Amino acid sequence: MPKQTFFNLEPERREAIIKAAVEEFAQAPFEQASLTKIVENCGIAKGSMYQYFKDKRDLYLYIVDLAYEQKRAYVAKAFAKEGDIFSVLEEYYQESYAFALDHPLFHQVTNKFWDNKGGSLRLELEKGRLSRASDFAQFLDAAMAEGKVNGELDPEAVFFVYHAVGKELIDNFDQVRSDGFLKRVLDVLRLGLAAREEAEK
Amino acid sequence: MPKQTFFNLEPERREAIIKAAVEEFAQAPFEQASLTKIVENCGIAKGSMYQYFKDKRDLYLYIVDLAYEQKRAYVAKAFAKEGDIFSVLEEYYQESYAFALDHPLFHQVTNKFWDNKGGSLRLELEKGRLSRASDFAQFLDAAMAEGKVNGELDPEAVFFVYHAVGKELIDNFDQVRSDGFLKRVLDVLRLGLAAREEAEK
DNA sequence: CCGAAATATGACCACCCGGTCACCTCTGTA
DNA sequence: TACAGAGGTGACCGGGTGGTCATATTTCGG
Repeated sequence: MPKQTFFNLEPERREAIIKAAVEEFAQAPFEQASLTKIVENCGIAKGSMYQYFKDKRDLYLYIVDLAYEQKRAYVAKAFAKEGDIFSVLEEYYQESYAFALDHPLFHQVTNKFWDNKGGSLRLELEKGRLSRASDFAQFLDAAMAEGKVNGELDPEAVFFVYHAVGKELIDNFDQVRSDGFLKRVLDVLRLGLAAREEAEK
Repeated sequence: MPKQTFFNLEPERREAIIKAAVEEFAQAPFEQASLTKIVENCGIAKGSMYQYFKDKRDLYLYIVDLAYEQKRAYVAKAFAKEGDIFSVLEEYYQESYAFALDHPLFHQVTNKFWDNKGGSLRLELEKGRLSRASDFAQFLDAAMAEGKVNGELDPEAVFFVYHAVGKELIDNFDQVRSDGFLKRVLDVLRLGLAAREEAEK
């Protein structure tokens, strides 16, 4: 949490700080990002930064929050949409992709944040994972109750697969340019690898 | 590549260096790992290290190679085994799991290596990814030719999903203790999420 | 116009890093 | 024994880090 002083700042100054911090944290993971570079790039004194934030970590978590706030605005549309779980998933990744295109720096901040697994942010990471897990579990449970999803499957394993593929997709939005590819990846999840004995309509 | 001097060392000394380096690189990614700590932990002088290796990166890549060499010994069994692509995959992850249990430090070294995406080892990473991709592509092509795999799917998308899930599985071997879970995750890939109209045998 | 409180500053601190190099020791050969 | 070359060493270098603090400046109520 930034200190009150930060919010008392003229917006111009505040935004310069945010801009410089986003650029740095998009470029390097928390441990390797340099506070010194941030203050140099926004033209404020090092000491001033400590009037606004408790420490580097405080600034970082604030920036990560900002990034996720932006992202939520995009993906919320997907969950609001009518349709089966497959079209919701497709919409979700379409929106994530749009977010990555519109806000590449925020997108990189969120990606770098995930990578921290082993680092000093394990707790914050786990919190985010659980919250996303429960969102998805709700949708999945509903879909299974309606018989829309293969009942043989373990919901926990389904979440695991969804989470793994989603992470990889989002990680690679930079390379994956074709819309069609997203759909084809989701097809693999939907249809499964095993050959079907009976023809699908 | 270590210098010749390194291989001239008494095995005792050589292994002390390897042990200390493995411990450090298992604990922190390349950029954050500390050469200074390594030399302290194996009781040799900093300067000596530079008689054996060109630089930190050279030492690191040597250790990563060692780790993958160990791992190859495990997973080779899977590809040698008879059976359809699904049982090969299961065997592959079973062996990866066994490797993680038997050599937890090597396992962590390989995991940390993958995470480098944005860092200074992109080239080495990409090389490894391509080689694994071609191994898998061979198996997949054969399985599709035999009609064992759903022909509607895009092989590239199948590889993408396999790769994502495999990475996540291996990343989480520390938590995923139950054998059954591995099988259930692979079931999700095999059977797909979509409900089947006709009962499976 | 004054003084107190809030804010801004950058030199400075202790610490850590990868890498170097002049010097020392050891080993084997002539 | 003398000497050469290979190997070993750790003090040292330049550079970077996050964080602090005494001091200067600005703001603003009385």
